[in-house]
Amino acid sequence: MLPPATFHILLALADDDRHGYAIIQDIAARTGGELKLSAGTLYRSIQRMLEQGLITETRERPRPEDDDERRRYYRITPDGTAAAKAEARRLGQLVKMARAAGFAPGKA
Amino acid sequence: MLPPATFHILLALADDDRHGYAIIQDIAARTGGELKLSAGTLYRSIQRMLEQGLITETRERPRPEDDDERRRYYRITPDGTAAAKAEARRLGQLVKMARAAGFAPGKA
DNA sequence: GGAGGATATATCCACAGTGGCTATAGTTGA
DNA sequence: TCAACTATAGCCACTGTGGATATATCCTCC
Repeated sequence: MLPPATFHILLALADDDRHGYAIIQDIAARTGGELKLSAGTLYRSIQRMLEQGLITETRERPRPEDDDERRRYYRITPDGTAAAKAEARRLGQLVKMARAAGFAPGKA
Repeated sequence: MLPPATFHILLALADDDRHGYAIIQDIAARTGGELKLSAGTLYRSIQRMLEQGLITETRERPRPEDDDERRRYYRITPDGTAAAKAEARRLGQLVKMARAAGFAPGKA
């Protein structure tokens, strides 16, 4: 059971390396503004995820004219991908149960 | 965003009234033993859900020969059903995002 | 060139939800 | 008889979270 914030961060890093602030914006965009991850949650989650090896900090930077020295970029690891897949599977089963209970429309 | 335990309890009460201990067993059975809700979490969740009006305690009892005086039976309310539907919708979108990210198989 | 707001990271505090332990007690079965 | 299971409930400690605060840079507009 991944913490919700961790799963969202992994989703945000699935397609591209991103820095912290960009992760917050990506999550807000994906959820149509429903979920605005607080900065406190984000940076503590990142620290935990680094320790657990779910993500790593990359040395690669965008071209200098597109960069901002303050940024720190993160990349998902194989362990991070595995954890995200396991969580996705768990959530899928939960949705299946919700359908069976009549809480969600049939998958038609 | 419903607490995970709350959503599982609503799922357990979707089809039938149940008492606390039976809810724990139902959740364990549904998840194939993956999730064993602790007694502490269950009874505190029930109290919160009663206060929020997501469930009510029923006066109806099974036939005396099938009953156990110690039990307290609970039933989902319309508010509880609405909350469960909203949560199911949120989880469905999360699974959709996971598919788009390649963390879950296409819904085929 | 100065102000204000957005960008960017990080730490702190308080609160909610959870697991596991303990308590209490009735029930079942070896 | 004794143990395990059923059943509810309170307690303590831990984790994850939001929101506030701090610090600093970047960008735009006047």
